Order: sequence, then structure tokens, then C-alpha cells
Amino acid sequence: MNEKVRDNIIEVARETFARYGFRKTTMDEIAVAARKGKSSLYYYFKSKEEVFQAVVEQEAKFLFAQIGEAVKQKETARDKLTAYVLLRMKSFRDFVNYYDALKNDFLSRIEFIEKIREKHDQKEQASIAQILEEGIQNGEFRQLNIQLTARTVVIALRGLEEPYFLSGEDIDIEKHLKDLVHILFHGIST
Amino acid sequence: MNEKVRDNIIEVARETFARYGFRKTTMDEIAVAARKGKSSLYYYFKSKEEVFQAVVEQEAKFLFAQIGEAVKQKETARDKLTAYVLLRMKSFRDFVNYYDALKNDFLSRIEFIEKIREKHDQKEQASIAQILEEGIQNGEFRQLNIQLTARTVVIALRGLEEPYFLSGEDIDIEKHLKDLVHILFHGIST
DNA sequence: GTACTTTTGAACCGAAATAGTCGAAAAGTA
DNA sequence: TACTTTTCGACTATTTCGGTTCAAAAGTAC
Repeated sequence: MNEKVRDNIIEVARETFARYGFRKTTMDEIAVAARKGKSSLYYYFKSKEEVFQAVVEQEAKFLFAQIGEAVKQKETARDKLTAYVLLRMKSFRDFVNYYDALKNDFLSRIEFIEKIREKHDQKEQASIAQILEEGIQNGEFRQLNIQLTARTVVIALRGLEEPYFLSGEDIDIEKHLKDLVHILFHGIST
Repeated sequence: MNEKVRDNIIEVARETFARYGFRKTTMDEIAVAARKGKSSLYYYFKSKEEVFQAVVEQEAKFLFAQIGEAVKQKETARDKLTAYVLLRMKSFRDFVNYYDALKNDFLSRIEFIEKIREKHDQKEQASIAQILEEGIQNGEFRQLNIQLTARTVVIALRGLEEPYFLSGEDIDIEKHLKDLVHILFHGIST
């Protein structure tokens, strides 16, 4: 299992999916783009969905790295959480493939996209939980049920995706989000 | 035959083709976007290719109108010809559907794209011929075989599309074209 | 060289998608 | 009502596409 080849497949698949979406991208296309035979793809992945999953995971990885970087530079837990929420929502559009799948391939395999979503949510929850924990340690936040609160934030962010991104309009995201975070803090700050 | 409906179909088809290209666009998609049943499309057009043709013709019409406008504002035949050549090459990328068909759907129906091209070429030849004629009338150009020269220019422009647009690189088009036009004039000016 | 594993591509298959057809119903018109 | 225009659902023939198989090629170790 040559990782170089596998990674290259993911990369060209990412580009193709980004352009045409999941449904309209064919395995043959990916194969041609990767300069491989189609069956070679099936040597590295067991289905088209698995390729897509790998692509989305890579995108997510990159995205989280970016967010993590930004968060790290903040001092207080409050600033970290604010940075997290803002960047996470602003970056969402760059999460092209996942985003596009959500938007366009509506009818199709919602189930397997849902699978990806779950993984993703757990990661988010962990990130947020960590920030919360820090905040509690240093007295910024009061003693709260970390996992439960983290989960709540994740669900809230998820709920916000739809009005912000899927319904065409270009609202002032930043303002709205800051407002939201503000409200959140006034509920949990010391 | 309701023109409004027909035009609307062309418009939504244009958007869809622009996004996905000829092959990946389905008649059903166009139908849904136009809020019609698929078979209604076949009442207005006899095939998918015909829809595409109509789309490209509309794009071409718009493009030529734009170019014509710019040319009209120039005084001398020389300036007109220069404006024509420059704008026509620069605008080519906006000719999205035709351009995309040329680039992506390589293997497919080259023949019917070729049909469209011929029409298009004739229009161009006529436009150029007119400018040449003006130039001859007012002594800017010497007595030359208008049709033959116009044809030559069209062929030259056509030949330039490939190196400029299809081969990724972002060359300084304007400079190259001005150079070309300069050479052209020094061959035909009084 | 041989023996072995990894990787590849050509040919193939069944299922799904798709361009295009047809006829009848609906909407519009006089 | 009688007639024309427009729409659509159901159907079909064909193509496309995801996935499989298998044998050949390439790589590796000895």
C-alpha cells in the first residue's frame, strides 16, 4: 500500500469532487486524473464513498489545523472560544466538498454523509471541551458539565450552518456570531 | 411557441452548462431549474445539443454586442481593428460554455461544436470585413481583397486561442496581441 | 536467475441514469 | 363548444458508471 499513490488519489479526487460534486464525479475521472486504471483505485479504496470520505477527512484535518493554530495564539479561554466559533463558521465554506455534498447531493446518500458528520462533530466537541476545561481551571468559567456544554455548543454551531450558508444571502456573519458568543458567555462566565 | 418560456429555458440551461459542462448537465436538471417537465423541453428543442447550441448562440450574441459597442467608439479603422482583436481575445474566456465545451468535453461530439464554430467564424469574418472596407474607403488601408484578408485574420485569431487559453499559463495577452496587430498593420497600412 | 508480494489495467457485469418518445390531459383562445 | 398550444407522466432504448475479476507487470528479496 503505497501512501504516496494513495495520497495523490485523494488529492486529485478532492479537486474533482470540489468541481463537480460527489454524484457527478466518476471513478473513471478520478482514475484518469491520477493516471491510474480504475481498478487501481479499488486497490486503495473499497468504494467511491470511501474515497469521498478520505477526501472530506483530509479537508477537515486541514481546517482543524488552521483553527487550532488560531486558537493557540489566544490567551484567555474566552478569546479561544470566540476565535474557535468565528473561524469555524467562517472557514466552513472552504470545507468545499463536505459543504457541497450537503448542499447539492441532497437527495442522495444522506446516511454516509451523516457518518462523516458524526466523526467531525466528536472532534469539535473534544476541541471545545478542552477550551472549556481550561476556562474552568483558571476560573474564567464556572463549574459546568464540560461534555454537555461542549455538545450544546456543537449543536448550536451546526444549527447555524444552515441559515448562514445554505440560504444564499450574505449576512454579516461575524457580527451575528459575536453576538451569539456574547450571549453564551454571559450565561457561563464567572 | 412561447418565447418567454423558451428564453427562460435557455437562461437556466446556460447557468447549468456553465457550471457542469455539456456532458454532466442532464435534461432533467435543466427541466427542474426551468420548473418544467423534461418532455416540455423537447417541445421547445429537439435535443440536448440543440439546447446547448441555443445557449452558445446567445452567449455569442452578447459577446458580439459588447465588442461592437467598443469598436463603434473608435474613430479610425486601425483603432477599430485593434479594439476588435483585443476585446475578442480577452472576452473569449467569458464565452464560458463554448470555451468549456472545447476544453473539457474533448472527446465528445466535436462535430456539432464545429457546426457552431462555423457560424461564429462567419459572423466574425463579416465584422472584420466591414472594418477593412471602411479602412480602404478612407485610405487607411491599401486596396486588398477584403474577404480573403478578413478570413485570414479570423483564422489567425482562432489559431491564437489555443496557446493563450487552453494551455494554462497566464501570458500577457495584451502585449502579444498588440504586437501581432502592429505587424498586421505594417503589412497592410498605406 | 527464482519465488514472492504489490500494483496495475483490460474486459466484463448488472444496475442505475439518461436522452428521447408518445399520448393524453390541461390550459389557453376564439 | 371546438381548436390550438403547452405540459407532464410513463415508458423505452441506450449509455454510463460503480464495482469485480483475473492475469500480467513491476517491484523486492534472495
